[in-house]
Amino acid sequence: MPSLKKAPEATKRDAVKTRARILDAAQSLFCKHGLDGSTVEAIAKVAVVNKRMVYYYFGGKAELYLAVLEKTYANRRQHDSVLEMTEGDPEQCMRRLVRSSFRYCRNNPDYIKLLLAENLNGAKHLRRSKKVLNLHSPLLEKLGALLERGQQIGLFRAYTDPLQVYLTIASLCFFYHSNNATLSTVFGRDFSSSDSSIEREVHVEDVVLSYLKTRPSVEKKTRHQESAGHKPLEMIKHDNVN
Amino acid sequence: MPSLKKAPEATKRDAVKTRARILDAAQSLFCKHGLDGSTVEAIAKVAVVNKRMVYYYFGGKAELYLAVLEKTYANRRQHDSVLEMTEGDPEQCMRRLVRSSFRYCRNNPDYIKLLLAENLNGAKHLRRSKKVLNLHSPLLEKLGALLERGQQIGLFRAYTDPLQVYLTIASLCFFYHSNNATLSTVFGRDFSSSDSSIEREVHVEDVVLSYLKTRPSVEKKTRHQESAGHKPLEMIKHDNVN
DNA sequence: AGAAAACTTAACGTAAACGTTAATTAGGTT
DNA sequence: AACCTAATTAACGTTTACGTTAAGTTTTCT
Repeated sequence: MPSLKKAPEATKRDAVKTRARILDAAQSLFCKHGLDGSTVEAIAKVAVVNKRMVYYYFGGKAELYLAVLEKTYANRRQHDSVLEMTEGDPEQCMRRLVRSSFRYCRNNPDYIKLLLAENLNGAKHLRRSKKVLNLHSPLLEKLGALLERGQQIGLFRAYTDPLQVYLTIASLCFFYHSNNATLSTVFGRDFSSSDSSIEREVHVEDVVLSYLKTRPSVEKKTRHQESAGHKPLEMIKHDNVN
Repeated sequence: MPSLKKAPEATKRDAVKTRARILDAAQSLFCKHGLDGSTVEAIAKVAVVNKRMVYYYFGGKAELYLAVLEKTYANRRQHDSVLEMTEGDPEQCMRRLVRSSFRYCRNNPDYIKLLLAENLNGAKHLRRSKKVLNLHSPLLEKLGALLERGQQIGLFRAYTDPLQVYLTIASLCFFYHSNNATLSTVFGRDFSSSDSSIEREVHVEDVVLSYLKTRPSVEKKTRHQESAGHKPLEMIKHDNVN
């Protein structure tokens, strides 16, 4: 047995594990308190590690944050890549996709939190990442193929833009979870309850499928042009001052 | 003229104006950099005011933040309350509502930012507000009445829950704007462009109306129960670790 | 005009957090 | 067994930001 390490039995020093502990602690705290809200000292404490280790392994707070971000995105992509969409009833495939997306948001609050934080700062950190750029999104391609399959059997409407459909699914799944706190506060009820979540999930599935299965009429297209095409956005601008 | 103040002509001291300047500066900075990211000193500087004034007028940073929050919510409510939905073609009313909501998000990035920030911290500050609780939302009631009107002329489907419809509209309008930064980064294109925005707006309108105008089949209802009712959420849980 | 109230300012105390310097320990290598 | 390097620690310097103290200046009211 040449390169087999002996059983570590409570090894005092382990670079990989230490690094991982820091990363996990950072994710947990960044998601709870944001980048500014989390201190390097607190992260170190949770990771049971000396503060200096953060700088040793990651260089600094910002780089650590980026590492957390990339890990989170990778997890999401991995989740998407597992989805089977190339065969079977297109409607069922689509429902599976929507459900999967909804539940991913439900089960991964960290993902939600990190995206919220990034959007608050204009994706300042995400933009520094080389790993995250996704010009040819595999998910978008799979979704496009699925839409095509559905169209060909006359189930889905024609002329759908996969990107728009993707955005719609993402909106419906993400928003409910990202804005759960304010929604619950304003409406004075608990949207995070299991019952509310299931009810919402059913509705979301319904909305997406209704859209895809609706054959757009010429009449409707005309209305669209009326409503959005002619009136410039500035005309109904409202500013935010008192 | 008993209680008519004389013309101030460049008054050196003006409590209301000073207070307002602080509030505006705070809103601007809080939205750009968040609560933690903004310093009282910076706010004072933008407001052209001594730092001490923040404490004099608002008591502290947290209270100032709450004041900004309440002002922003009030502005949104005021915007909603103006909408006419009680007469005219229900479809047109609904399209107007969706468009109005979409464009409000587009034109009020501060509103978006503050909501994002609140959701990041679990609505910690918003919950301290007495003004914001909205148990009997006037908008929800107006929306319910509109749905009813549409149903009665056979235009909209029956059994719609106004709350779910509201959430759907909010999702579709809010998400595109709240997540514009990360979406643009990941897909490598500019979703904030006027063209993208208009294209999205048309799609969103289309999605909402498709849902409302689709008559749910019995078959579909059965599928829903299959898909969401029986399988418990825990069964497809994914955790966020590597 | 004078006093009181409202408003404004400068300067300071204190605490917390980032990142660094430099010394120390453990593990594997020769 | 001595050694060398990777991993770890303690302690410190510096900056920054919150909030306060106490004193000054307008405005307003009598």
